[in-house]
Amino acid sequence: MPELPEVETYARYFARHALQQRIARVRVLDERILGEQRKAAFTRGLTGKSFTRVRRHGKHLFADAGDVWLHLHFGMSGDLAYYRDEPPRFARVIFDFDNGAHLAFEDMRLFGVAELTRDPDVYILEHRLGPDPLDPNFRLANFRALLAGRRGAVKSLLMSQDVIAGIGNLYADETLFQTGIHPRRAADRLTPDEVKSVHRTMRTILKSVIERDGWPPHFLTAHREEGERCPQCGGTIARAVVFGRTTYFCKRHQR
DNA sequence: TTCCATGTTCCGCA
DNA sequence: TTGCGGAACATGGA
Repeated sequence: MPELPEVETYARYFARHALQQRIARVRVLDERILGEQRKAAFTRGLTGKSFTRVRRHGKHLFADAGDVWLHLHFGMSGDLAYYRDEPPRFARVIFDFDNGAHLAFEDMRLFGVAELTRDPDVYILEHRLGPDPLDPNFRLANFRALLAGRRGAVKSLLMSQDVIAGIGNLYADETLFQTGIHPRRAADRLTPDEVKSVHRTMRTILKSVIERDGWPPHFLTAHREEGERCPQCGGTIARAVVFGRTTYFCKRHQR
């Protein structure tokens, strides 16, 4: 269930459990999760090393293993599990640590990737990832600059990882719901106040889900169904497709 | 059986 | 150049 807040939660989980332990063995249970990388290179690159710290940018997680970093992308169904006994059903890669515990990268649908990369900053540049919205340096002025001259639907822009890294379908809908903006509105037709509101609200939403580790009941996300009552104004929740994704919004208060 | 899914990429077309 | 729609990827859950 991985958009930015979920990946942040995974990063904290990784850091809490899997740092400073020697990796005795790397097991690749399904090579399709490795993307372009070859299994032997992946395994050799991490065996005998230790993860020393983790970093997150948008939906991407990086773990420092000394001369190389592990890069994880969670696709639609990726997750982490630190365990001692039973591996999770859809484990694709398992790190066996010297202490007898294991870290599994699981991903039922296999849209995720586990691979090695030399340097997260280079990865971010090469893959043209935009700024992380929770980076303290991501200020309103940066956001205004990113939106300038973009004519597409505001939801498309929020979800474009080269504009901002980390917002997916649910958080885009939630942000627009809470700012009262219709998902198809052209980005360059937002008023300055609306841009300011999107910037602030988006960050607040991301942080609040991280802090409480779940969705508050008055958020749209708890009511993603056509015909539902809007938890904010009592209007009707509508369903549409925007940027190729199922989109829910309130017909009454999102304009 | 059918539809849907918190993601990304690639292709064709306007 | 920009932006959008559609398809593909793989798999299970309702």
